[in-house]
Amino acid sequence: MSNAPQIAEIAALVGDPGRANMLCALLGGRALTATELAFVAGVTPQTASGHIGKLHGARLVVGVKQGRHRYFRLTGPHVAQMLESIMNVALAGPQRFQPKSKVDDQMRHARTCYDHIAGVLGVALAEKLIERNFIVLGDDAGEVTESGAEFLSNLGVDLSAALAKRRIFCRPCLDWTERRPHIGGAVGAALARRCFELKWIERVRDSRALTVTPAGRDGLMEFFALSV
Amino acid sequence: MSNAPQIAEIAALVGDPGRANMLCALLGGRALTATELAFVAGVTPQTASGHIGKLHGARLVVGVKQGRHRYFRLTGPHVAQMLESIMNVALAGPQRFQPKSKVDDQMRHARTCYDHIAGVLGVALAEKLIERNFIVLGDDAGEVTESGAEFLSNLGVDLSAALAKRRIFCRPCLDWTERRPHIGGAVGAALARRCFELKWIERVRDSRALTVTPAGRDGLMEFFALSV
DNA sequence: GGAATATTTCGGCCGGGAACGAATTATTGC
DNA sequence: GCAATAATTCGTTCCCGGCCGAAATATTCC
Repeated sequence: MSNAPQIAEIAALVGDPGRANMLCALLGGRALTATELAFVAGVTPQTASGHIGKLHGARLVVGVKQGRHRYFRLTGPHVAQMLESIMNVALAGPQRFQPKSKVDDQMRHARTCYDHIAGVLGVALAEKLIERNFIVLGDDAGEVTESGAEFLSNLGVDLSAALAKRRIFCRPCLDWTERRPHIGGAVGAALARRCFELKWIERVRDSRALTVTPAGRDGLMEFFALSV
Repeated sequence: MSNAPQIAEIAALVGDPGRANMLCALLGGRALTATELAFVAGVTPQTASGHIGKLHGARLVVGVKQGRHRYFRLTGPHVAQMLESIMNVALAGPQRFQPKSKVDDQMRHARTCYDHIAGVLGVALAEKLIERNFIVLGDDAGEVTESGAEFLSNLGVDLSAALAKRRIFCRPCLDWTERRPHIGGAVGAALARRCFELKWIERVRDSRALTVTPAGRDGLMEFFALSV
């Protein structure tokens, strides 16, 4: 028995460079059109359409039709987590040469990782929270402490969804540029949502990268003693 | 930028049915020889050798040479977790027909999942532990309570490794037969190890399946009020 | 030492699937 | 209605990679 065939089927879908590019782009958290996905995959729209059809058929992505556009996004957190875990394995593998570029620097500094913040900023936030004993992180999981819950509450972070589970857990998400964990899971998502609300961070057009606004600069300094 | 190419490379390795079978077999936790892997993949030894070479090159598996055999096992928990997460996505996808068989029933009942216990037994253990408030499980993570730590300690489970991290976290691992979580992570591994030590469970030859011994039947009833 | 077994390397066959061009169908804006 | 854009379908080409047969190498057993 074993469900190996099913695993192989999903993995094969992710195993094509074009489709992998699409999925990674969608890992930014925003919904993208078929044409945009074709662009990131570096293929013609026809080819992209075929790829999207397969991803859609396996429920890796879902699409909503809006006029003559069709917007696609990852089906859910489980897909994002799968991509993360594959990334972790890739990071653990033999080192490979990685050329740098300007866009990279922007991405390296701050970006979205599905629904939370990654990059130098994400890692720094995590370390500040750990330093002040607001969050405890293990290998597999993390927990928000009582004082941490209070701190986040003061910041206006809505933990009600996470609280519904009686305990507030968060998931460490290994950062592929920093190679150190940052805050993911429900807590990471809530924190990121609040940062967007406060207009501390903004998305960069056509990218997963984030910019810190002047207000964000002040806020991060005030609440996290973080200078950017 | 993006690390999509690296993700695609790893995913493509898992995306071949033969290699996926090998990895799933290794998910049983035991080291297997190249010939055994060839058998589970349903290919000739030459072909298997090629597959193994690729898996080894990407550090998905590591091999130790013992005489004229070479034993392979998964490189680490991160590989097991990647396979799990792919499995989760496959489970979330469109339902597919799954033929039953006798071996399946055995597997369905109890089996190893890398380093912990899965199947009906694994899920039942998890539910008993949760019921008595020994463990709290969220979507992303779980935690051992104080009373739970005491209970496990009385059972002789060695939590020192998990304790070294100040908090005892465990990871819920979605069971692909039961579709309900069971106890994974460091805690699940320690619990499984203890069950083997106590000879409550034994591996079935050439399979991931487990059998519950008479001693196990008694022990599970006494400690977990579980009748098998 | 010689037979048996485990594993790997090489070479050639073959199929699946990724790619694009051309054409078709929807939707928007004027 | 008509042009422009978005998206899909069909048909064809072509290459990558899985597969096995044959043979080489290594190790154990007798």
